[in-house]
Amino acid sequence: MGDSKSILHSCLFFTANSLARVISRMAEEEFRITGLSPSHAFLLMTVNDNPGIGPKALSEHLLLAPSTVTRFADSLVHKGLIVRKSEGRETSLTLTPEGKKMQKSIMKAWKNLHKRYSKVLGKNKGDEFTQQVDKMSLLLQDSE
Amino acid sequence: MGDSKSILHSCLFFTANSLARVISRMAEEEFRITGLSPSHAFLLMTVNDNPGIGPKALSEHLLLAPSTVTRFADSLVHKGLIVRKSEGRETSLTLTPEGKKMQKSIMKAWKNLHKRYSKVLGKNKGDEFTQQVDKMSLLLQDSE
DNA sequence: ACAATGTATTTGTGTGTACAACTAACTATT
DNA sequence: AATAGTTAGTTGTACACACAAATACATTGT
Repeated sequence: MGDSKSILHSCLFFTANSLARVISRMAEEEFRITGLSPSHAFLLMTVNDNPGIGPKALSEHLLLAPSTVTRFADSLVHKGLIVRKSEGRETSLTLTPEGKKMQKSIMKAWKNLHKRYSKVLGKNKGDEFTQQVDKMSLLLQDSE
Repeated sequence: MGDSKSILHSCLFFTANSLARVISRMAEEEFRITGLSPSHAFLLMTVNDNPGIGPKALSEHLLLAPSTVTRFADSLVHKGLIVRKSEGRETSLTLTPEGKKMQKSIMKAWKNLHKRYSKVLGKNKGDEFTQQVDKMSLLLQDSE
């Protein structure tokens, strides 16, 4: 048996994806109380903070592909949480009252998630690490 | 307009997934020369280092769900790169000569990927960061 | 020897996300 | 004003996973 196990762990593609999977599992669990996936909840939150925002701006905030935003928005419209209205070539998204009501549980889920991984990593360590990850991620993105 | 933009960046779910997406895009590009996705290539590499390994062990090495390993193996068998043989309830995977021939280009793609993100993050910084990510990922996993 | 329980693997199905191609609308240039 | 180029948004399609259920084999206690 070789030592490929340890070699994998020195590859950022591998470790970053492992991390994303494990934190995604946690997040999905914590966000279950909202009835949404974490990513959908983040979109909803962003629309709440920026009423009338369009897909392009959303895709920049969320660092997602525009088509992904369209799909997420579809599903939130379908659930009656946001409204889409088009003027010219632009689309704007706003929350329905239903959507607004969900903000509280989204915030709660978010706090629970933060608490949960802080308990494992330590609050400061976890926050510093998150900042690091953010920095590296942006560096890599700008290099594309 | 609120400041949800900055708030998102303090959430590990968000930053870790952004990181994973950006490094995955890079990895897919670099691994294009192999004709495989990075994950499939890693599976192939792991089978190369551990001939006769089964899905369960593979899923532990690769930190993937067993069903995912089955699917990946399906596709590699279909491409003629590995062979599956079952004895009792256990399955063992080994490389075909074709599969062995690919190791070189996999290694090359891997090195190119490493070079590429090292150029952006700095070699030492990048390696240290990768190690950090690995550590945190394992901590979170063990906490489940 | 057999029932109960456990383990390895696969299959059915669903979700998140992306790319490339498309449509529709705006802008600038002649 | 017509044409070309650019931008916003959506749709078709595909891939990487995962969970839960099903299958098939193995082990243990009686």
